[in-house]
Amino acid sequence: MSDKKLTISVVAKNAGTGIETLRYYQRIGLIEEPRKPNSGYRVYPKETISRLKFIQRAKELGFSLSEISTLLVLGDGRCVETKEIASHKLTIIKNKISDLQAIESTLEELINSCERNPSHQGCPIITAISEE
Amino acid sequence: MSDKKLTISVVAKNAGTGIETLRYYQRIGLIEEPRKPNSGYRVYPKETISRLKFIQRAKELGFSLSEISTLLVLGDGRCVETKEIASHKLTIIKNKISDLQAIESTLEELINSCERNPSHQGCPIITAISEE
DNA sequence: CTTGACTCCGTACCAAGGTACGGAGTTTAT
DNA sequence: ATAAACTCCGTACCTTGGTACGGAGTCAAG
Repeated sequence: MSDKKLTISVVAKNAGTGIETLRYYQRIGLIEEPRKPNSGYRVYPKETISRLKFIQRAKELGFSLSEISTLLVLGDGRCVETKEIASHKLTIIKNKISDLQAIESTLEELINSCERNPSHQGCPIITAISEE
Repeated sequence: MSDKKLTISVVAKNAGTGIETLRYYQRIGLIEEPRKPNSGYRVYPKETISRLKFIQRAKELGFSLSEISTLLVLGDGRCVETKEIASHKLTIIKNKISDLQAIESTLEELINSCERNPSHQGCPIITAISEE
């Protein structure tokens, strides 16, 4: 399992992605393709697997593929820039959270008003959205 | 301003949307187009404006256009179904919030570890994402 | 040496919610 | 009556992150 040739499907499986995803990342330049297979299949260096895993985890932190691309270009020697990207993302996330919390409490109110409404005439939710 | 013919641009302006948006909503059946203008421009009933405003506000509550379509079909006489849609949406919103909060605290930790890092060797953020 | 599995490549398509374009017809104002 | 402004209509395009397809070539096993 360890000295198998790292063809695209092996890499994809090891990284937990799909083949098409890998190909897509190549297309957009997020991972580089190994030398042109003049006659044959590409063989990937094993760093590609860690790179793919990095991408997955960065995605889980909310980074877009183009931000991830930047993170990868910066590497681990440009801490200040990296921190700035992370801080910016944090701000966005915080804003999203508070937007969603506003929605959350409005929805809760609406649902409650529905439950408090014994009559079957009119729906408080619809009324509220109509008049708000 | 009140007895002007409600042509598409007047409606759009009053509702605070764009003309193309209105046309798009017509295409997807979210608002109905008035009678075919055999020779001329369409004239909209004034309810279209309130419908559009309803759509805007429902969008602000996180409903998709197809959910909004359902809400409009239900009208205000089917409170139970409406409440269910709202509850379902609330669940989704709550989940999104907690996902984002997890991201938030991870990012905060990462940024802090960056600030606590006096050496300029390696970036804790990159390291963390690489090894996580 | 043939069969089956794998890969390559370009291209098209998906979701959602629009935005843009362009030619032809209409309405309105001067 | 003519120009400016507006509308209609179909269609293409945009974003992001992929997914799907299909024909042709290649690799590995039996």
